[in-house]
Amino acid sequence: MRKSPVTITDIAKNLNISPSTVSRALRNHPDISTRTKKRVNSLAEEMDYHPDSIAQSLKQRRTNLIGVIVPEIKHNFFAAAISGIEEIAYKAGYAIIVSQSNESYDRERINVRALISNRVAGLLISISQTTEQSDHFKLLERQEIPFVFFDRVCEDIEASKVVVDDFDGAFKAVEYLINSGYKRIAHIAGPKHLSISQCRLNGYLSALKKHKISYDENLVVYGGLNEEDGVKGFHRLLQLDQLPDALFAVNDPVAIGAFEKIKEHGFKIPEDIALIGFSNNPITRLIEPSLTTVSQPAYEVGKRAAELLIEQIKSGENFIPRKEMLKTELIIRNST
Amino acid sequence: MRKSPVTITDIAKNLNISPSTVSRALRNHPDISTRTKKRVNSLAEEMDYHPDSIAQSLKQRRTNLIGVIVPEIKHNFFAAAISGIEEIAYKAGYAIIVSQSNESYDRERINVRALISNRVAGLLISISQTTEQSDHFKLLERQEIPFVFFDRVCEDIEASKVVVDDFDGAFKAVEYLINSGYKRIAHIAGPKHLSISQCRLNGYLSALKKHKISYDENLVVYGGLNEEDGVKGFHRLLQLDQLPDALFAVNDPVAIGAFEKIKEHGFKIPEDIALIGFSNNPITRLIEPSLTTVSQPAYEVGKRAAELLIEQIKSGENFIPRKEMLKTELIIRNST
DNA sequence: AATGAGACCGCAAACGTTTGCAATTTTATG
DNA sequence: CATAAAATTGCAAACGTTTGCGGTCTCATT
Repeated sequence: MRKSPVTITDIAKNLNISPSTVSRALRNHPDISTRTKKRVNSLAEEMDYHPDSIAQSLKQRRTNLIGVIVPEIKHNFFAAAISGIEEIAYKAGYAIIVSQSNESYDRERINVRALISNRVAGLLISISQTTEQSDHFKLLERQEIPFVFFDRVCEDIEASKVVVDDFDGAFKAVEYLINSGYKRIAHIAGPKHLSISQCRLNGYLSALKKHKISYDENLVVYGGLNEEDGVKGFHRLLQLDQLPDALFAVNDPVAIGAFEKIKEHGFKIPEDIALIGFSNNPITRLIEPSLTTVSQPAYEVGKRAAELLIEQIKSGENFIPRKEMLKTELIIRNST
Repeated sequence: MRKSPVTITDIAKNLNISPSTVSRALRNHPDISTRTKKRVNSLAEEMDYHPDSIAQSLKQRRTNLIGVIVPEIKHNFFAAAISGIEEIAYKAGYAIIVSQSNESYDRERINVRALISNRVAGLLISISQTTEQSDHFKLLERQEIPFVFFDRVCEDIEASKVVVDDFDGAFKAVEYLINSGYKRIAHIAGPKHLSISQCRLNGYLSALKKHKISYDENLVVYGGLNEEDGVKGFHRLLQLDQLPDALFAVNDPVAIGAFEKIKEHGFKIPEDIALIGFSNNPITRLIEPSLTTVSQPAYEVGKRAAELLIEQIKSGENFIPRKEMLKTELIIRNST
């Protein structure tokens, strides 16, 4: 059995005063004399006293914990977002509990429940690719636990949301392709029910429409969000009678999957086929040719989402959910 | 004020039984009749009851939390490690609290204290570049809180450690350069007091020694662990009368920093100068020329460290710390 | 010397659980 | 039917805090 940590009562006994006094002394309560405060503080230091957050939380019915649920921590975008979240949370005196859904709805559910049990002050959630229901979020609403979606948001739940302007990013990307003279522009899209996929697809369609390019449904293929999906997507495009002359991928990993296959098949980028990704992963700058992409401020998204959540936690029930959209920027490089 | 969550007492009142019975029913205690269990469980479900981990933790004097401290979550290696940690922790019924030191000793200290206050069951730590003291870890020892170092370990503390075989990895890398005929092999090293820097430097030196290549101290420059350090390091090597014909960098970011400068200065890789990194970041495979590097199983390091910690948590005080070394592998690509 | 005001401190209850033990009810046995 | 044994439940204390309220003590003021 581990030696139990020193408590406020230990200090009290040692000084022959009451635990209440110790508590107040440590929190610098005006009722306590300077002398007592000094004695308490120095003994606390000496005895390695650390306040028990657990007991405090129980008493005060609130914790200093913020729960975070992401599909995969490894994913560059989420790692950066978590970084931003931690930064803001730290400054506001919160610690973050991070869990990953591994793109599984079931696991996401379980994570939500676990975090509820841990009595988190609030949650930051980016939903999994397979999440098409929202009962677990309803649960949060019923329990009146503040939560904010970021990046991959759930449209049918009323809650604050922080996203990047996916539509505009996609639009700018495709418009740039059009203006550069490309005619047959393909799109490897993401899972249909994810809002980011939809927005980016819509951006693609709008840009075509604006420039009076007729929409060819064969040029849009659907898949997931990983490299392998880029590989598969490109293979499907290869079946076409006539190859597209440009390719807009739903995100960078997909673009890179396609990128490799394109090169493997001996096509030149951008001469034979131009390529644009989405996210501005660090890697896109370094590949050859460097990849044109849409920058998506992951770190900022995390920070902003955390700020919004903390604001909501502080303001209580009369908080009106907001949706924030961060700007994207087209980073033009050599793949177009 | 938020609606307070439903408690065991709420259920008890509703069913006209005692809280003790509810508690036992929920935990499937044999003393409770099947009928009562059913009634309790269904009502609990209906009322959205979620056990209060805080209260449980207080009572049982242990939490289901594992603290994690890393320099930076964004860093590819750490993101992957955290991913592995979460995976193992999840399976063992733990949640992880993640905090970053931002390479600051002070912040690392604060994080340790915060996690102690949160009464974590154990800690997983990778120390910051600026950490040269170890008083905060002594604190953990005194409080008998289990903790395990991973990757960046603290040598003067007796605790379990999970590292990769940095020495061997570096040795293999440099030996490969030697066997490929390179003569003037430079090394951009990391911070001197970090064990990973030391081990990799020693691997470099040993390989030279084995092959009777005399050690030229001008060929070793020291810096940090980021891209900019690779840039700076290469600039210092540029000052030399005679340029090295090969360069072994302490890690991939540093290698990439150098990589870019090398190309900028119009040198060819590997003709003018060969380059080897360390970590096998995903990016290294995709740059042109692809980077020879030493693979370092980040995900595995995280998993193994978590496993070790959980074992230690379970076995109590009579646990003997172990140091585990995971194998590295030389990934030969086109930069050599 | 009596009174009142401050300054300082302690009592006890509460937060939501768990758990040893005792109390009660049910069932089995003679 | 009586009794013992077994099955089921409740009581109360405890985990480490915080906090409203009341208590004691010291002093200055009449």
